[in-house]
Amino acid sequence: MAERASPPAPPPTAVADRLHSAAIHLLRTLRREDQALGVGPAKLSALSVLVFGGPRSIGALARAEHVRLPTMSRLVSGLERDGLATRTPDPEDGRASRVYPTAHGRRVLHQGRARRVATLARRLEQLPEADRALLARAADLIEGLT
Amino acid sequence: MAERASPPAPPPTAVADRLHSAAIHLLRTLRREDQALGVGPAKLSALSVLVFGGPRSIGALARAEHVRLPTMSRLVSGLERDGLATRTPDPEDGRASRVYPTAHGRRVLHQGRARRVATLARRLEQLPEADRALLARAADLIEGLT
DNA sequence: TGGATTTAGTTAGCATTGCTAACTAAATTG
DNA sequence: CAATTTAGTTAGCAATGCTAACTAAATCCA
Repeated sequence: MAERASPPAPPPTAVADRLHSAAIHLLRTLRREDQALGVGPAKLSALSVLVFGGPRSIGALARAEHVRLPTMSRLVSGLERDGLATRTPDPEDGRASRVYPTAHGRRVLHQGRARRVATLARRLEQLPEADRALLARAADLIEGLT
Repeated sequence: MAERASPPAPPPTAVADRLHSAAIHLLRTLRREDQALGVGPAKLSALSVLVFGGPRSIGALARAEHVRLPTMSRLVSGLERDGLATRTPDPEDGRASRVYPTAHGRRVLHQGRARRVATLARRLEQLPEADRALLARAADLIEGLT
């Protein structure tokens, strides 16, 4: 005990609705930063998987990003066109290819990540530390949900 | 005091990055539910403002949703085409129009909201109440940030 | 072994939803 | 009353989702 009584349990539906709204508005805000970078969130996110999670096939990338194969195929084509990643045939499987980030891709990702997140981070800095910790935990919970 | 020590402060950039990812993945999941409804998240969100916040001009709607006027103009056209809202000239201002949800629009919104949120709510139900409360608070914090 | 099925990826085409640029028309300002 | 501002539209572009239909390689099984 010694804890203050927990706030009353919000009904799951209400929480779901508020989370949904919050996510929409957050992403719309962050999209503007992405835009300045000229890469776009979907490609950036895929690139991020490649850089932090290592090279992999297009299908694996599609699964990681929860999009369909044709969507990822096109995203990778875009990354290639932009010089951010390369596609090489998989030596083990003639159908598959492996996608690698280029040095330029790594560089852009780190820059872009910083920029994308800068606005948000700046605002997070103004929150009390406890709130920031709460949001960090919330992010994990949300990832766990999906 | 009596509180456990707070978890170490996560650096704002890391929190921002995790929030960003979580939001992307959450919305991608929820989009599938929207899709079954046949309305699309942007239109649904605008409709929601009309239903819960009351009728208003297209400009006001655009500001509420943080999109540009042409975008909202097109969304409202779509809502009208779908029979979910109507546009009437503003009696006070010949340039402006007022957008009202239709009865059908209200009905669809409530159904859609339920469906959209159902998957998420179902998962939220399985969380301990404290986590759910945390997410509710997180949603508010996020809205406050943007 | 060899035909049938599955799996990886691509291409084509569509819908949604962002944007800017350029326009019309009404309201406001000086 | 002319100039400017404001509300909204239209046109056109870009990114990113999707399904359908295809090719080609791998696997399965009889």
